Amino acid sequence: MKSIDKHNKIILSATKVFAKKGFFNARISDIAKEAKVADGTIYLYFNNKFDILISVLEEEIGKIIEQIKRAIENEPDAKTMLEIFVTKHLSAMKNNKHLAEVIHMELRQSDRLVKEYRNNTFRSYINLISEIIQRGQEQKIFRQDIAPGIAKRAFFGALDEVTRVWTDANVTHYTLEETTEQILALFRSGLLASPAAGKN
Amino acid sequence: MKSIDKHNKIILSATKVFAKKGFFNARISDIAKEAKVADGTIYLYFNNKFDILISVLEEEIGKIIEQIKRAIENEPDAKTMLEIFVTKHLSAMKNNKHLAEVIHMELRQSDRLVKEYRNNTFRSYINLISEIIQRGQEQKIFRQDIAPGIAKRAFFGALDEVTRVWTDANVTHYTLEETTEQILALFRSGLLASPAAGKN
Amino acid sequence: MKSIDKHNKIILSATKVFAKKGFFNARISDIAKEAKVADGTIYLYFNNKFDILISVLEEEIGKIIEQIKRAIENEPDAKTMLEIFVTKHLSAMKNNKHLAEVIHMELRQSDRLVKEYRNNTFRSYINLISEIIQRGQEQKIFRQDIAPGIAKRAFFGALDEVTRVWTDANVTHYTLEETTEQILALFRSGLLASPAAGKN
Amino acid sequence: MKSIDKHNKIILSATKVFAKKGFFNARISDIAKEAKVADGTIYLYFNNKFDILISVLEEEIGKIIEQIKRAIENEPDAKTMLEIFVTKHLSAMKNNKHLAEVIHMELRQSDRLVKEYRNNTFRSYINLISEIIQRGQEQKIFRQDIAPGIAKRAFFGALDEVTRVWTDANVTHYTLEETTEQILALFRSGLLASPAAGKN
DNA sequence: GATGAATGAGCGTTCATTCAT
DNA sequence: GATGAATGAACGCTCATTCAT
Repeated sequence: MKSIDKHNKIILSATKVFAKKGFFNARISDIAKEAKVADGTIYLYFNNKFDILISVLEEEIGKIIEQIKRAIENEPDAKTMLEIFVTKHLSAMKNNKHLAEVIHMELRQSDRLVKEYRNNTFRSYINLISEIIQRGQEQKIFRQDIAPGIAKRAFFGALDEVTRVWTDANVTHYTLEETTEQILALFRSGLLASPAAGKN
Repeated sequence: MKSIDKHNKIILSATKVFAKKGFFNARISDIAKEAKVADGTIYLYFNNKFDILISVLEEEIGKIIEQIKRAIENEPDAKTMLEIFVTKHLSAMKNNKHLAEVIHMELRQSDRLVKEYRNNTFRSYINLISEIIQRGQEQKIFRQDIAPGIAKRAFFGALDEVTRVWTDANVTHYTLEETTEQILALFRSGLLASPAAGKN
Repeated sequence: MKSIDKHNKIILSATKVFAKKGFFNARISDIAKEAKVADGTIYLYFNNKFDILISVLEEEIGKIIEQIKRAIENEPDAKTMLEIFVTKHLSAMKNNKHLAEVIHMELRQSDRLVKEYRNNTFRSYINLISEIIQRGQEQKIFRQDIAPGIAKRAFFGALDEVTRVWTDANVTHYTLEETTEQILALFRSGLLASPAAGKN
Repeated sequence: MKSIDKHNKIILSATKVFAKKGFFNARISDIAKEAKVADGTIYLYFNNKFDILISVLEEEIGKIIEQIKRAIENEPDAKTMLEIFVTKHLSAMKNNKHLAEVIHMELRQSDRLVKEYRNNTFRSYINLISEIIQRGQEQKIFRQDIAPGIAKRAFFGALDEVTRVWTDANVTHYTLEETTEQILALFRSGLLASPAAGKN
């Protein structure tokens, strides 16, 4: 019986290798070696190289999405929801740097299948943000003149770019807590010093 | 004498092809065909495939960076500088969708040389943002508690992600002007409805 | 104890699969699935893939050869012997289309081992024909100027090619009886209308 | 400009290699080495390995078919036509043993594309035979009770099998002339000694 | 004896790069 | 300078065979 353990071991190895080399530079034999299995064994668990990438995105991101969704769903306050979202997203990326790197790289690929994936599963993740914003607007906590459809992208883009430095070998000057706090401060209240803030 | 025209034609063709297929899926012969030159001719102007990519990033982004730098440098007010930056960046991306796509994709690559490039030339572009923020903080227009080093990334990430929909074939519901306005509103004043905004 | 049943089941399954796909396109797992055994089980009964092919040829053709030999050996008249040979061969092929297909394909392979097989076991089958012809010549029934060594090949080639249409999915216009009759007519008396026939 | 010479060199090399090893055992690098070109060069002239095989069959057999067709078309007498056919076919095979071997092997493959080829181009070759027979029947030279649709197969099968020994390394005891004469004798007048011949 | 997961050698094909014309 | 035919290293994937259970 094909072991789920081996499946996971390959997924994790692939994540690591994709993160280090990128999808196209990663060789199947790299992943196999990392997972300590034979090249052919990979194909007992995945259809092809691309299938491995999609599986990484599906399964690993899927876990995070589920986790965040659950953490948010019973929260009544939009402001707190946003806080939870940022905290969870950033800590998930911090704790899983390989996955973060893969998301950075591969989600931008122009490949048809990647786009398809992005347009299906991933969309729901980004839409979590716009749902939170809409909720906040209904609660009169968030400004009515912000378009959730644009803000959700700006928000995700900001989060994603902010985590990129974590994946570089470079030392980063900011801690997870600082970054979380900064992102929240920025998106809650903007750059402008009050009292001009509300007037825009 | 090698024609500068041919050099540019290849750069533009490469931008188009990279945008459509991504760097790894793009073939030299695709670029050659698009540029209406022979495959071998490419190598009279560039050292190798990767050199083309770097040249695209260098030269095309370089133009935009220079343009924005010039537009900003004599502007005294940080708030206006930020407005110019957003306006210029978004319109440049809108007017050059192929380049925008290439930036999306290739700047995320884990390739050593891409990282190197990103860490050199591109850094100065993103640093424009932090310089503007610092200027604003000195002018007491921007809040003191925002870390420019984080905000610059959040800002660039937001801009970059917001333009991604423009490169997809999909219709987008937001115009260039709307998007510009939304981004500025968001980063100036945040999501919170006043008067809470300034207090955070 | 290895079951003779399982051995035969594998042989029959292999015959079927080889007939459908050819030796090289047939996978061990195809044969295993057809025989409803595990892949590894095959190797309890055969040394390797090639051994299966040889066994198919040996055992299945062997049965037919034996059967024809026995049917012929007590027959005194060469003309009748030839009739028996044709009848038996064609009906055997008609009744075992998979085997016929395998003979068609695999007996022509240039593989050293196939050639070896062909040169050993199979030779005796074709030699049955030349023996019949020689007998007929001794009995003054057959013409003296026909070289049995050439005629045996022509004869076998004709029989073999005639059955090829049976293995195709196509409907064939000729029944087994018609075909038998035609082959006999052709090889007994040739194409020429008498009385020119005998003069050649 | 891709040279027709190189195309032909590859075709001839492939014919030689296919003849020696069979299609499946032949490696592209074998063919390339035989043709003294790089592996990749093969793919400038052919789409894939299978395309090479089909091209060998198409082009090389095509030449022979054309040659025989032309030699026959102005011949009024069916008996002479048959003689020309046999002579030309056998000498063509004798002069091109590699091709003969490939025809032997590959034309029997169960591969869908091979079948397709066989059912298209090759059919017309075999049908030459039945057309000759029909002509002969109209001329009252050939017996009316022979079914051309069966006889054509028997005839081709006989010719093809007779040439197989030429491709083996073995010495053969019969010359081209003898074989031609024997085949003609056999198919003209059959095995039976006259006067029984015409009576069947 | 039977299983089927695991192995890894082997090969068809691609494509960046070269170089003779 | 320009061409594009030729090159050959590289790699994804297959599948006959093995072996631990």
